[in-house]
Amino acid sequence: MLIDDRDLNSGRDAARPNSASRSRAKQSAASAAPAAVIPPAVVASPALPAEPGELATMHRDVTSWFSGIARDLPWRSADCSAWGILVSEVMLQQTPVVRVLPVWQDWMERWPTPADLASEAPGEAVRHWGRLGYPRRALRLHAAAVAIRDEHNGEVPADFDHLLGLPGVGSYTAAAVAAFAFGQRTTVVDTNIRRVHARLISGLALPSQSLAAAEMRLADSLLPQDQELSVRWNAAVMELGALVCTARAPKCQECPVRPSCAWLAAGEPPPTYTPKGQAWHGTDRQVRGAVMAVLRSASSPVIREAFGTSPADLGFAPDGVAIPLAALHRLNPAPEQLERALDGLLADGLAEEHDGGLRLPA
DNA sequence: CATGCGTGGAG
DNA sequence: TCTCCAAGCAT
Repeated sequence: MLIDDRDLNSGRDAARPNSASRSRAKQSAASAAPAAVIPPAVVASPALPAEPGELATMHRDVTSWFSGIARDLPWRSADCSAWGILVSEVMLQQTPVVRVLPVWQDWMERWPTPADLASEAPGEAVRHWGRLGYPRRALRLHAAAVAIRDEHNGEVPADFDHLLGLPGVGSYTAAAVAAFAFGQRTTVVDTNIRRVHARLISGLALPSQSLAAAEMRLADSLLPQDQELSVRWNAAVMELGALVCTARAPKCQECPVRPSCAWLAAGEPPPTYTPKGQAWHGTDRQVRGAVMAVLRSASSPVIREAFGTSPADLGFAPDGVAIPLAALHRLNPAPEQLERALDGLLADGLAEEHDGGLRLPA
């Protein structure tokens, strides 16, 4: 069920019958008994804590928990530049922290400022993106570096709208950079925060399939008024979703706001829809990925024939290209699919023609 | 607004 | 093995 205006403004009491006892539950113990089970249909309406004090309590509980458990990530370091934070946010789009860490370190040593990256060929950004996935992000990060150099005097803009204007920066990333790099009070909404709100406030197992406007308004209404606290709240709720309120098998025993969770109170109702998994085997994406692995490791243009024919001697250094070429040949895509993949990569600017072959954009 | 876009670890 | 999914964005 989607959140709409009507739901936002009504049904508070019905949705949160334990509202009056929540503050007490906080003070007594983390092991307070869960509230009585409420029919999912009733709880499915989002309800803000009725009293301002309850909201403040929630802020305190989550941020205090965050202080004790927050991961020591390099882009959270006090001396991390806005550029470093922007790079981390783009790398973290749809990619787990553990895989981002080494690549982010490499990028920061290689290109400590936007101007450093901007002076490189875009293909170098793609090459050093490694296997993070969605290599278009590397291309856009390079384009963002150029825009920062040329249009923002080399400094990452602090303004939300200016950030939003950068390639590869959408509403989430713009809000996150404004908050985490510049300490601004912005409404950050990512998949973790959406899931926490869905459970804690709306009593749903999962957020809706598309981000609705009412969801942003809900996040707005939950955001602490105090600027510094709002930054901490954004980071804390995100961390809560990443470490405790996870998509699968949430660790509710470790949750700092367990006593006031609408989803737990409702008896953990299952999702009302089943997310359709992304197809992978046999898709163009799989072929594109295999082609990109070849281009990243190749130091000179690769002729089109090399992608589709047997892995005979094609004149490449065996150590560099043998493995990715082998992977592509193992896939053995139909000629038309291979062409479609190559043309798509060309259209996306991830590859370019040169000397009768394909290479990363120079 | 639904779809396409990579990758590899966990359950 | 196989399915799910991880700090989204652009079209």
